[in-house]
Amino acid sequence: MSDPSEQPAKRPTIYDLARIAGTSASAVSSVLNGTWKKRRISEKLAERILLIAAEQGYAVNLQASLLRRDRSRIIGMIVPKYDNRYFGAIAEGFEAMARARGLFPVITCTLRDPDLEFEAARELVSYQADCLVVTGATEPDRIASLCAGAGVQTINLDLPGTQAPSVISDNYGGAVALTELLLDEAAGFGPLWFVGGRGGDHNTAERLRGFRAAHASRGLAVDETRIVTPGYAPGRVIARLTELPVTGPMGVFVNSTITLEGLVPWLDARLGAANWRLGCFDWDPFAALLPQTIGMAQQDVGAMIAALFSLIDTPPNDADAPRRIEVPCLLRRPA
Amino acid sequence: MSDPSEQPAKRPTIYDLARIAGTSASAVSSVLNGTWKKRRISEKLAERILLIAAEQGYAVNLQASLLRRDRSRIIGMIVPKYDNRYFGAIAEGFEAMARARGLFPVITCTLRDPDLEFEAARELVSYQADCLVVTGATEPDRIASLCAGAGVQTINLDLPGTQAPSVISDNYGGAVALTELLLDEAAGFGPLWFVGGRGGDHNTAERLRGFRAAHASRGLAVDETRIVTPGYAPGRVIARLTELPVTGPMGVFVNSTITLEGLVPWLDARLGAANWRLGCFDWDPFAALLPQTIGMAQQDVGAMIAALFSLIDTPPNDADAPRRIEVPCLLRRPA
DNA sequence: CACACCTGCTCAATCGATGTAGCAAGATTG
DNA sequence: CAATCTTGCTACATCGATTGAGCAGGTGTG
Repeated sequence: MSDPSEQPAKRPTIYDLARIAGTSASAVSSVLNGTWKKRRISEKLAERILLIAAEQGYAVNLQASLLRRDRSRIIGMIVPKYDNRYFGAIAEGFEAMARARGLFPVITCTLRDPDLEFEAARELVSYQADCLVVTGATEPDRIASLCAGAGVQTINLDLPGTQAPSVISDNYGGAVALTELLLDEAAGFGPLWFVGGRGGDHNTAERLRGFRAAHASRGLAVDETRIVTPGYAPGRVIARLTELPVTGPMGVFVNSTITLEGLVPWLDARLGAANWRLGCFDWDPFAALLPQTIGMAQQDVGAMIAALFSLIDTPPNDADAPRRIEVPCLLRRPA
Repeated sequence: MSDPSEQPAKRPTIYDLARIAGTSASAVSSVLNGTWKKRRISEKLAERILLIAAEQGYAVNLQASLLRRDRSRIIGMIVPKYDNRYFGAIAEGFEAMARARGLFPVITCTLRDPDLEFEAARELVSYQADCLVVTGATEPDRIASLCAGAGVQTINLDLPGTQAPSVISDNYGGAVALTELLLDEAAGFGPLWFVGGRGGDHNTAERLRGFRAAHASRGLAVDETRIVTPGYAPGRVIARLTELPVTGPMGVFVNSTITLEGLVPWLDARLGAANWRLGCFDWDPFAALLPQTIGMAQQDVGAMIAALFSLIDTPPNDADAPRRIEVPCLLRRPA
């Protein structure tokens, strides 16, 4: 396919193209990056260079190109996990929107490990990312400080921080709506449970506040022994539930699909399929199809990504306190 | 926090650190990249430099560093979607394993768009990736040619290609096992349907071959009118099914969770929850919990990623035909 | 015909990190 | 005491693309 004497397994550079075209590297560079009109290269030469570049399978060396440029147009994102619909949709939406703006998205998955989060952020700074989106991080402010020192804009997504602007769901409002739905439709299943999440976690705190408010507005008491928030991992949740006197029918506000995944078989085994109902914060298409599902609070990923990029386009004035944008959730009910 | 006169919103470079430490950039570079013992830098100076680097919040400029190095240690992956468990697990496993080997994983999502696949591959070549993993691509060979010209190793994952080694599931074996399970457990639901996938797609063809073989080994005929493969998208599948005389109970081999997502509500509405059963190629935790689910063929992502990295570690001899590794699937049944 | 001006290019410095070659000062050897 | 070795560093070319400065040669103006 390619003549080995011309291409010794090495990618061609603008110097190679210049030699073949009998012109200078500057001309080649400006033709390939589209600035050739500004630089008064003739159309004839431009066409010839483009032809040769295509023939040689030239691809720009971004390392060299970005080294020279002032802005990299790289936009980084760290994300805890890929394996649920919420973060999957965030990653996909982010990539699509970044590309649409001519940016280079680079996403890294940090497995909810605070040290990996920090290392990944440092790596993205080393890539010269212009901007870093910190999604669902346990210590967003630690990363924000790192980035501030390197002059990299940061935005928190999903979980807020204090040092950088944040785009999060209206966890309170979503929880109120979901709780009200459960109070309506699972009325016969006894006082509601609230299961999953970390107590110290902003989102869990807000959802719990909504859970309580929905009860309060109906003059109902919340049974504090039914609030079980030892983390999101199903194993820990079930361990705690197993210690409690769980019998009879249950109506459950589940705080994430991750928790739900382990909870469903446990509840089915413990109570039988007919004796429990659930509402879940976060949406999953198959979880929505379970016969016990009454509703799901779907975070509006499209709107969150849109808000995120509006912050990127017009960074908030430094004089302002870090801004926080709350995006309403969508309440989804089975068809 | 930082003195603006010392750090004018610009990241410090090794030259800045050298000036502060009263030493040379070479010394700083070798201390920071760990080659300082080889270069006989004193421990005292090394410590001083490390301290200053930490104080200044120094982060190496990977663009500059990689430009100078021969190998980038960047390993790219393109993936069609993030929003299902299979590709989510692939992306996560790939990242974790790459990091464990000191490589820099860069993953890009191409939304099943052939042109975006190609553009993304070109972009990863421009990042000077040493190796590119092409996952579930519609035109893997087009990308393989691109990479061959640039001297970048490629490996196909999930869907095979002819120009580069491939790691795929044993779709045939998985389909045989899943079909046998369905024949056992959905015997009363009439001749099986095979629903979803593209006819020309390697994986669909192999799964269909397994579906037929399982029937043949029991002396059963396959009803060809019940093979519905207009693509994976639920909309197209349902449109086709709606044209067919679907009544009575159904036992369905569903060719992906993507198809299944739309199929479940349609079948429930059309037949009632009690009158159908499914087996699905690919696993999803919530789909596994549906009362109609008899079994799921889970692709063994861990083993696939392991095979992938074994190919990366010892690239197959060019003299050989491109190698193909088939990884057995796991048959999962409801608890 | 002298001058400015335009067209179409090339030259060379630059981005930041790397690594080879080499230098100065001190320690060791014959 | 000269020769050699060792220690601990520095100088500088380099990777490939970008871009401001500048240079021929042609065209137009007074």
